Amino acid sequence: MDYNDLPKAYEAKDVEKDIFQVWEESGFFDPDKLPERNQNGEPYCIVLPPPNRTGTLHMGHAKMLAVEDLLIRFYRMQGRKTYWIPGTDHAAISTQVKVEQILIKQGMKDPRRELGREKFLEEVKKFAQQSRDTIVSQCKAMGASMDWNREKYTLDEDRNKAVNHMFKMMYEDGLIERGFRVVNWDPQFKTTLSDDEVLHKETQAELVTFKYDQDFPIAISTTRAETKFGDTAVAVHPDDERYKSFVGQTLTANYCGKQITVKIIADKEVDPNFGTGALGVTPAHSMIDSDMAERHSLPMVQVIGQDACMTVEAGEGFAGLRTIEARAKAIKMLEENSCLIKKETVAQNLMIAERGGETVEQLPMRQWFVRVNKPFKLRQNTLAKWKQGDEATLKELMRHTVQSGQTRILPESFQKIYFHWIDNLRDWCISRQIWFGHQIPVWYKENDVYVGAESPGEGWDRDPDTLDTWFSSGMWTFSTLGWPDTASIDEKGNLIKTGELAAYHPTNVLETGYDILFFWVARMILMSAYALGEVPFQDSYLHGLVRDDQGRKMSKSLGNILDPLDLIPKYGTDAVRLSLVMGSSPGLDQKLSEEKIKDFRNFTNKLWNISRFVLQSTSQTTVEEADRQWAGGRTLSDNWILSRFYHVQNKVTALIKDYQLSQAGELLRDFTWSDLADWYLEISKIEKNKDAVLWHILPRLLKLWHPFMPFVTEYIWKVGKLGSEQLLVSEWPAGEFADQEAEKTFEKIKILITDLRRLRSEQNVEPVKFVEFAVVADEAGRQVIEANLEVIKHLSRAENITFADKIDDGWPVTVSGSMTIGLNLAGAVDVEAEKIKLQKEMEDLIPYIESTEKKLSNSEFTAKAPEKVVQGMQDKLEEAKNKLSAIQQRLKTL
RNA sequence: GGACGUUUAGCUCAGUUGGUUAGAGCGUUCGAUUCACAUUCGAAAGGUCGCAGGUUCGAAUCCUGCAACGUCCACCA
Repeated sequence: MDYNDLPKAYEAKDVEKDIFQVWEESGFFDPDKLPERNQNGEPYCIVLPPPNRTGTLHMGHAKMLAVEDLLIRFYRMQGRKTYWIPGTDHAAISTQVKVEQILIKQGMKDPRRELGREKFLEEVKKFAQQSRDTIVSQCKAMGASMDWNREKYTLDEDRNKAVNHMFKMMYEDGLIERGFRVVNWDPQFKTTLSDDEVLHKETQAELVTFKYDQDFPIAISTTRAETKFGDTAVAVHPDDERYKSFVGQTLTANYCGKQITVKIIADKEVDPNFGTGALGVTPAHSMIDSDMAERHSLPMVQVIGQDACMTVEAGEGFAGLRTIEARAKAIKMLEENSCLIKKETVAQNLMIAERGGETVEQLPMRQWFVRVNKPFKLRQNTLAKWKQGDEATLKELMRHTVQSGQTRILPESFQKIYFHWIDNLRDWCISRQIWFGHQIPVWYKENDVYVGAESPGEGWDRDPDTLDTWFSSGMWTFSTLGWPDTASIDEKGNLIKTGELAAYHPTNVLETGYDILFFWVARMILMSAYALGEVPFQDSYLHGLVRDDQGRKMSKSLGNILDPLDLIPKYGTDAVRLSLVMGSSPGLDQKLSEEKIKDFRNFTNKLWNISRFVLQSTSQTTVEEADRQWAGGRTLSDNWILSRFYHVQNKVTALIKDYQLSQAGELLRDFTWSDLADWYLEISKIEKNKDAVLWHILPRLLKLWHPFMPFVTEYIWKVGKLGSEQLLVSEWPAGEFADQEAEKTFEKIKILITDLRRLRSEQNVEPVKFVEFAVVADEAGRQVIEANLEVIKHLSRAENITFADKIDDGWPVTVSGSMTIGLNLAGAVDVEAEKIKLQKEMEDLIPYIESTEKKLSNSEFTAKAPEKVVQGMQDKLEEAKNKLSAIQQRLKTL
């Protein structure tokens, strides 16, 4: 191929599809088809947080894919046996709600009733399939190197088997229990919700203070007068003198036409300073009250039904009213009966459903729960702390994994949030009254209950409910690795893993957004610790949310959504990926703008042109040949760039291992753009015989960039014929080459050239015809300058440079670089401007010198500070002093 | 109410056990440009590191208090 035919600009959209196809067809996304080097390597496994089948992927997903693909590609090149497990999530309620909304838009009134369970589910499945196809193609467009032939689905057969198995295990251990308890009820979608699916929205509410009837001795306050029909107690603080005499009594009252019986109880939870200090306890419609009722063995009276309307248990004339109507009516009646004492407006948090946004009611219902505080006998030795047969609770398991460091939550600040969540965790309601999901594997026949996937026989009816979507997601790290078939427990309680579970579990890292720490990360820890006795992943690395350029959440209503599918054809996948990885810190939200993506597009093009330059203007050589040559005849700049490169290479490797991806990328970019392109390539136009060094660096640089920008690097690798294998599976570069002397000396040359450029620019001496140097400090510096004279001329565009033996008082300009060089720039120079410039430099230098001298003369400082710091300061002080004297000398002559 | 996070140049953000004159990109201003790249190159300007104390030889970094913004949890009925 003639390299001169390569296009001037890298056009991502022309090449990405083909490159991805070659990758895919190579089979290297499949851990069992990797090259031998990887086959023999240590496994490295990430499970893809399965995207919900609710539509298309957004920027958050794109970020997740960019980060995980970066890690997978890095470790693949490091020789690990990489397995990135792809899959999607059925997302139970979200998907069902979405399909219902679509069907309603199409004209149906109540799709579920009109279609029936089977036909409705068909519609949902059809939608889920379409969504799945979109998701897969989007993942591929992002360059994600996972093997979709190994695709898993949270609702497929294998996962169903695992779910049923888990349910049965937990049921047998007494951890899953059916109970009649207060749950969160979404009247809109007619299903229960877990605590995490309920949001709180601040609203204005009317707080009324009243007595149940005129004869009742104690006044209470409420914002929900309609629930007071269900009161079975009035609670006061045990130390509250006002009510002490009532405690223990059982009183009756007529509340808005209904006879109620309330016991006066004392409970520490009651705040004596709020309102009247007495609290009407409604066990059926408040979790707090329900807990209190349990402590005091109070009866439960349900006055609100599943339709969010009053039941017959409410007062006469109330049954059938909506809660808001009933509330107004009750308050009016209290007013009429002179029972109302006070009305005030307070800020109150209303419970609303995460999906749908409707008000959530708390109702008592018969549901299935995972009990998190109940001790149970462990089936196996667990987490190096418990032995088979020991007792523990699920909460203890969840706490211990993180506390002991067996799984790390990164960044660490999220650990505190995790512990706090665990401390407040209640039993997890797992049954849902929706159709799309894993049906609960429980059968009923009159009062008998059977747990299992198959019907035990005639006359048994299966529970129609499904499981919370997070029940199946929680098992994702091991349900995808063949569990339960791949795990067993020996008689000593040791876990015996086989097959993929043995190879890949615990997985290495779970990478996801911090917004699902509780929903998912915590539940994975729970499930894995319970079922296997080990952690699901060594690290969980939480990334921040992607926001718009003003820091707002991306949303349809704001119209500020950036869609990866629009941006990829426009700027290239590599640019999109870079913009998501760079300039962001773990766990912190990140602002993204199209401008930023454009900047990274420019960088991909820069890398393209750097490579094109090397291919076109150096004699074609093989990498092996280059490696043989580059040891001979190197110049200062060669040693400098090689030393810099190896420094960057090793630093980047360490940073990626430490998840400091943004810093790794920035270091690489600075090296590539400034050191390599702006300095070294420019030098190569003057100093010849750079071929070997360039051919040494180029392939290694492409390797370092590959996890960040897989497409452009693979493409250059291919057109430059840089290796017989694909870059995808090439070996990550390693090695040492340090020449600190060269680095230091070259930095001085850089300063000198910068001085020349600045003079040209500021003094407008154009073109620079003649420059004289005098090395006043050391002869070595002079030799270096002489040796690099051509380079200095070229880069500073000074046409004629000669040496003087010493600085002449008559020179119009003197600049002191760090090599301590007098510089005489012939030509017209603005003396006044130069004076001002030098004055200012002096003003900066003098206080610095003074304070540094003071510091260095402080014996406490020199005794305690590291030697490296002291030495560095002394060197810099020396330099500054030399510079100062040069400036002073110069000012005298001006 | 409780907790967590953020606050560094006009903007977006680095700054890893406290240590050499606080960095980068974008933007701005000035200048260059047949020579890989205008998706380019060079130079300059721009910061009392949110505020107030404290610890230390030394603080953007550690401690205390305060403020602003943001997020999560709880739900006082």
